[in-house]
Amino acid sequence: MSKPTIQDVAQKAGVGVGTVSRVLNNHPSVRDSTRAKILKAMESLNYTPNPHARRIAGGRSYTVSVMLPMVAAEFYIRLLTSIEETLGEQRYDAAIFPMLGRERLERYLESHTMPYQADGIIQITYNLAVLFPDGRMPTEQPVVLVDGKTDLYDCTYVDNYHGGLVAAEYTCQAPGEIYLVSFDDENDPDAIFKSLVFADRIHGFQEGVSRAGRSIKDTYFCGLQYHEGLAITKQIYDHAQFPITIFAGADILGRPMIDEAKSRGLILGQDVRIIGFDNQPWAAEIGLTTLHQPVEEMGAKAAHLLLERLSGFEGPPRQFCYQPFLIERASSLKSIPVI
Amino acid sequence: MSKPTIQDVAQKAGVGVGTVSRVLNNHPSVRDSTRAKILKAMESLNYTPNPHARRIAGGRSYTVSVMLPMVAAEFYIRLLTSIEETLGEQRYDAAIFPMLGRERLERYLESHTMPYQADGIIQITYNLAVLFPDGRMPTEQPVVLVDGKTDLYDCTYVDNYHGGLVAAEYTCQAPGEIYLVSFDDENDPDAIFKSLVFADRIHGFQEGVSRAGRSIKDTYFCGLQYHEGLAITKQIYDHAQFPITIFAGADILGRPMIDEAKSRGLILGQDVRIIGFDNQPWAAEIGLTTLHQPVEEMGAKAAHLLLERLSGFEGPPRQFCYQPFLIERASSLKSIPVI
DNA sequence: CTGTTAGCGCCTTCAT
DNA sequence: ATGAAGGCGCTAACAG
Repeated sequence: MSKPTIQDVAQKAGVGVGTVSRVLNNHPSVRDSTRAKILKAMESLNYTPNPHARRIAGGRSYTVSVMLPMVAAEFYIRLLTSIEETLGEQRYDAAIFPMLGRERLERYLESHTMPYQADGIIQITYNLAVLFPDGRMPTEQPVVLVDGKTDLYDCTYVDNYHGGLVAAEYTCQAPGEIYLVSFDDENDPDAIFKSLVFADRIHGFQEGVSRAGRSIKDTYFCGLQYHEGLAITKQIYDHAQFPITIFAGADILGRPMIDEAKSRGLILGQDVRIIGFDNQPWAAEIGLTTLHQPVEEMGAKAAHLLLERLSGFEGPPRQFCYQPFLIERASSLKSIPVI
Repeated sequence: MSKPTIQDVAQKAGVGVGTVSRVLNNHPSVRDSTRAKILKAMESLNYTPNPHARRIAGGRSYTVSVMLPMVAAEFYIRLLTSIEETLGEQRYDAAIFPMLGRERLERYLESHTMPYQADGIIQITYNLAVLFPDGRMPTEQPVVLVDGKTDLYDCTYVDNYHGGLVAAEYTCQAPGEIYLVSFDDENDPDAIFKSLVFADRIHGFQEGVSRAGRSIKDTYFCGLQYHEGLAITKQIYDHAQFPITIFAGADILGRPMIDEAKSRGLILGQDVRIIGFDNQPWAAEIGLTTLHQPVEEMGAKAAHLLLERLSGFEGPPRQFCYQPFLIERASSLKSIPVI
């Protein structure tokens, strides 16, 4: 009554274990008819290969570790989903390691822990390699970084600087005060996680505003939570001289700006223009103008890069940069009423 | 240059592999001196056992699957952390499976997927077993449920009904309208995840209010997000006849009630009394009266229960119930100013 | 193309 | 108490 093994399948299909193994690893040299026969046997036995045995025998377990800051932020869910789908195409599974904080990260870092037991590692947003003395992960496994740039490993990322620039150009099409609200971990000495994602957006925006000969009235930083964005929004609305334009470094911070504007009877696109970043699935619903980033493409590409490494590719690190683009919606459009 | 094996250790220590294996599984019958010798060899070789090999040979991988709705909600982070710590005491690791939604859950459910490759399963909040025709997980592994009650498996949970009751009693100590705002998945036919956590809180509260001969003016349901709580809060404050008391089924919903009250100049503990549920780490900061639940204890207990099963315990399912208790803070106290 | 066989790293008897 | 040997489920040659 225990799980069926490759032996059972071989017997049931009337072939040798070697052949079964071949179809498992879809080796080309197997006659279609026998392949079918074996597949049928696996089906009827409800057989699935034991990844531990595969790992120990063949040196690979068909799992890859995905290390990310957290799960539940929509951005990461989307990324994760696209990565898993792509890995699935080659029958790979993802083992998820949410770091969440310094303590957990440190546990995961030690070279004998779970993340290193997989065939490869995908890191999201944070390039953990920089935490090591030599700037490399303490492993021979292929590593790829998503949503971050590095010269040492394959990576896929968004040109956040450019996104900030575009936001600035659009901002400067209208008169009035300009505000910037964003998350920033760049200057937090205690932040073990660091990325340039937000810093780049900010710098791009600053550069763009200054190129247009304008200037930013005020800049605020806060965490990526609705209530934090709301608190800052109130400050801004309390003292601003309308019209104003606010660039929120993330959609989640743009959301309270819309809500609070409505609460106060401010007219969106006229008194207040709001620009987000991310184009979250709900951004359309609330009419938030924002910079779209191709999250799914980025994740899928990263997974592909890793799969290539896992099938033996040995070239130098490859970098893929995606350009975000502006999607104009009611939060910044005159005369189109917000639903 | 590859990783050292048990062979290397045995050789270096001048013993047989069997003995090394014994110290690995701390078997009693090993002389202290040889044990020390072997430990030293392992140390100098920087040896760590290959979990896949252990799994395949010994039938256990020293990992347990933790299946939870999501990560990033503080409740789950705390639970997860306590579980991992406890498992770690016995050298077990946790593999994390955030379900996040129907699609991912369904993938995980199939009996050949990753969650079933571990030695045991801890399920949080949602008793996935009910999704199967026979009401049991399709596996022989021990299962324990945290934050939910079941008769089939070991479980640890909070008496949410009692919590609701206590909240109601406290609520009814003051006059005025009574409101209830909570999350509820009970009546959502599409919700694949279901739990009685919130339903119990609600029922307990309703019962308590009615016992006191009072009645609930209005009940609202929404998702567990700040902005949703805020929207409802505004509705309530717009139409309420103060003083009022609001019971929020979760701290995260109580938070906007405090913020909005301040915004409107309502006096907490006088015009508006707010009671949350959870006692999140930040509840003290914002002065939120709430029902404390012993999250860490619950997680640690669950992990222990599983570890016992993993070491061979075979008794009938055990249930551990924790009683939440009220912590009174500024959001419901007269004359103590909220900071 | 396919059956056979030797390991992969470790645990578990069975002797000693 | 400890060494030797068989086997866990699978992959990877090696013969046919």
